[in-house]
Amino acid sequence: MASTLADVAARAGVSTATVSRVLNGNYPVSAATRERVQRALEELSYVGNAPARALAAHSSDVIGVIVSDVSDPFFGIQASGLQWEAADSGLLAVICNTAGSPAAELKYLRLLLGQRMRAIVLTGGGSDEPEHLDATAALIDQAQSAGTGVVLCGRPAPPGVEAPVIAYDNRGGAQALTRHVLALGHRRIAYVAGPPGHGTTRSRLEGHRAALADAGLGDGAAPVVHGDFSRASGFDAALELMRVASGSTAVVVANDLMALGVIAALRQHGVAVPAEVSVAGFDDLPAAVDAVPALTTVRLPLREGARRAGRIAAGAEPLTAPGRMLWMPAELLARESVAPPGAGLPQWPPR
Amino acid sequence: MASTLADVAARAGVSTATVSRVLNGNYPVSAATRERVQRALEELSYVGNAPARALAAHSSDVIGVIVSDVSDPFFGIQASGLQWEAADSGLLAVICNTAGSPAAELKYLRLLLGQRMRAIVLTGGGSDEPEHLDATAALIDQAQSAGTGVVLCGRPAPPGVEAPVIAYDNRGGAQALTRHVLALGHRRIAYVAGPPGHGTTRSRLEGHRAALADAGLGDGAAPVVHGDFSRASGFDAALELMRVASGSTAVVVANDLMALGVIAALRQHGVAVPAEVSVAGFDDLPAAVDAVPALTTVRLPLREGARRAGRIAAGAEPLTAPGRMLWMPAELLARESVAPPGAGLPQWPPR
DNA sequence: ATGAAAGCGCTAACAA
DNA sequence: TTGTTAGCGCTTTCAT
Repeated sequence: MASTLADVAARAGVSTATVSRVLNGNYPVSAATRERVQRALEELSYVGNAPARALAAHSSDVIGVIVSDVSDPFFGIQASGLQWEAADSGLLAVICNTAGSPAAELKYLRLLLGQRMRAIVLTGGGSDEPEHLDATAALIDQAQSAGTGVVLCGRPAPPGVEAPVIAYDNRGGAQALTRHVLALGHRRIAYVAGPPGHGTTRSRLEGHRAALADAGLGDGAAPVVHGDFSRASGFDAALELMRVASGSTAVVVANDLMALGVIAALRQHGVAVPAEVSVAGFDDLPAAVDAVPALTTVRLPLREGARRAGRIAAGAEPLTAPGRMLWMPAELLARESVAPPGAGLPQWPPR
Repeated sequence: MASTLADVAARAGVSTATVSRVLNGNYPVSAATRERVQRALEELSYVGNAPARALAAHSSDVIGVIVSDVSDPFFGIQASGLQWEAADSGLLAVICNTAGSPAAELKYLRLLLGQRMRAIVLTGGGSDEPEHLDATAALIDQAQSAGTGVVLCGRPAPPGVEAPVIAYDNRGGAQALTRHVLALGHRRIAYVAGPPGHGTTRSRLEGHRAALADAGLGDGAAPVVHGDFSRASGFDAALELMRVASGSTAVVVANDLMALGVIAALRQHGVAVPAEVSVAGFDDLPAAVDAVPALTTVRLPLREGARRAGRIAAGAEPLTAPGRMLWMPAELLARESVAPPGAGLPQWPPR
């Protein structure tokens, strides 16, 4: 059986209160007593009982992190950054995968609420649906009034909630990217978007359209198909584009994972990138630079953003910026997968 | 303030014990009472206090997972699998990144011990050093006798500990891989190993050497340099090999991440893969198939292994196999990055 | 500077 | 079937 505070107190010949004091170091204790207690702690190789502590002190030393899927590098990188920062403050991090399901998100929010977490960090661009937003807002409210901090990383605060948010410039990055594609001379640009009703999908699509509009291009020249941010869905999207958007000389994709899928599909169909068709991604995942051709994309400071979120969640850094929002800039990375227009997407199946 | 069991009990006109009973559903309660309690629960939108529950019941509903770094897909995939499986049993998962540091591993083991976790899963091939192994064994022992289950995923149990282990066939996979390279006619094969003193490094290197020995090749023909499993270290390793192992016609690498780094370095130096030099990896990360040429590698069922580990940790599946060990087979994936011998590694810098 | 004691919110005997 | 009650191991007034 593990030893308790009382065991240590008995062994050191002091009260449990004193042991608690030397443990927490938040109260004066004479050097001599501290010494004795320390020894007793050692001798019994005492390990505190976190749940008991949490119950008595109304404060836990773990933060909750909600992501879509840690095995997706976009979230893995953020989860990692968050965890490191939490550890620096002596906190543990529980990671929850929602697979993008709003219901799962609410479920986890409730579970984490029950754990009386120190803080909860919501990453990724959750659903845009009003009901979901409302439900989320209610839960966040409940968390906050129970003393659980909430920080949003990569998504806006639902209407009515007041919380720190780390905002990635999805719109600006997407606009810069499409502007770059346009500058190279493309006029028929297909777009592979994320899932409908998703915040990130919307922002990136908006940026893309803004660039087209700036160039005097209507949406007619810009067919859009949707994927779900996975590589496989990018592959399928490319096939669909060959049916509905043949002739497009560039495919701008809402994230790198899908862009990789698009490139794989094109390669499989003998379409040269970028000679015949240019492809652009978004996120600058580690794999983007190893792709051949190296993927033109937009870098988002995911690790840095997550670290800031972690520090704020841990209470190690206040977020005093106006609107309690930290704006993380996007950076265009022009590599080889985007070049001047070539032959364009073939029609598939041929007719 | 959040409402408590007592609040609910008062509102439903029953005792807290009754409320606890309907909550846990492990004890008969009349339909009528249950009804009233349920309503009270709803009306107060009751959210249980997990720490209090853990304290009273001596059982938590979270499992701890120790990985090297979730942002490394090798671990991200496993963390994801574990989390999903845990969720199926209603458990939360805390993820700890050690960056491969034995000290960090011990630190987290202690922290998790303090949390009185339901179980702890150790992934990756920790350090081989006897002192570390002993310290780990002691902590695992402490955890087990405190009722915290321990499962090892991808690493052997330290000497003296009795715990379920999910074993990936690193040795067999490595042997099959090098055998494949040999079968294609290579005789001068360089090897990029993982960090020294690491279990996985050792197993894979053993398999590699066993294949060489089978082919009657001594270690003389097989220079080995060490990396740390990161892409950057693979890049550096390739540069070093061009100094110390020029003429090698193939480079077998201990994992895909480093193999990608090797390929990038070779490309940068104008060395064609596989025409001049073949390169093989290990793990079959998602990025392996998008590399050009597609990476010849060994697939490890990481997700499946982690799921099993998760189920065992959650108590949803017993591990009754002999030795409490589940053997996960490796599968050779012969793709394009390994071909018959070419010119071999150039000398660099040239002289 | 230290101790005594009253909880924190819940579970689990034990009674009834 | 339901209630009473004694903890679980720790923190934190309030005394001393």
